[in-house]
Amino acid sequence: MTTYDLQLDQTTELAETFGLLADPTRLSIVIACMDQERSVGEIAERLGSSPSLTSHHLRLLRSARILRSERRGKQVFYAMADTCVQSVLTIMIEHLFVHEHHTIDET
Amino acid sequence: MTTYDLQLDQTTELAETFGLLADPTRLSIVIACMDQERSVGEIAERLGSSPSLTSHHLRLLRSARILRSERRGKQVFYAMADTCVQSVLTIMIEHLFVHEHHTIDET
DNA sequence: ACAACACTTGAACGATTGTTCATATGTAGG
DNA sequence: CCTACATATGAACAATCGTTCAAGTGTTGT
Repeated sequence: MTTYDLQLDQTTELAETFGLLADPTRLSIVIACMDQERSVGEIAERLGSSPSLTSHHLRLLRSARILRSERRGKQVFYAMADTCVQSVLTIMIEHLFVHEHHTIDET
Repeated sequence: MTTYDLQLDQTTELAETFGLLADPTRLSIVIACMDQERSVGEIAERLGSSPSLTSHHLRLLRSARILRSERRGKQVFYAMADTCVQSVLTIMIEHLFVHEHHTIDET
């Protein structure tokens, strides 16, 4: 109903946020941090990717304030920092599940 | 609260959707089609970009079923086809506006 | 059939991106 | 201080992406 007329820098900022969710590896990292905080090693192991790669992605997500980090001893824990991204992901994933179940029912 | 355990292809599919929203030009196109259907020329003019570039982006958005197209005479009209993307964008944009107003109030 | 308009398509190019490997930093225990 | 562990950083490379230009298809009116 409403026409949104965004400025270029606002659109670019939005696009950058989406860009950070646009890679499977990085998206998995964010999703893994949705429900609870997780250490870098824990995330890397869950995804089956190297600590180095995981750390690279975490740096991007942290500097965009999508995740926040907290060091506790030798480990660094990452958690969701952006409630907006959290709800967007929830919507998209729930939508995914609904569609999946429908296709099962329809067979 | 809930731990989402997505399969790789589901994560990839999600990431691809976000990838389509990750470019400023393409995102502007989607946003322009949020409230009403628009012709290719209308979109191109609004964005100040060439019909060619606009059409390239529209093809991607259409084949991902984010937008749908309908030819009427010489013109082709594009409109939102994905309610999920629609609500995600609404959330993000409203969030953007709230933050904008807060920073104005706080000065 | 031809011209004008609206849009699409393909090739080509520079720029950006995800990943790997090697190396560095930080922390805890002996 | 030295070693082991956990994470971070930098350089380098292939692959992907957005854009432009030129040429194509489809539609309307004459």
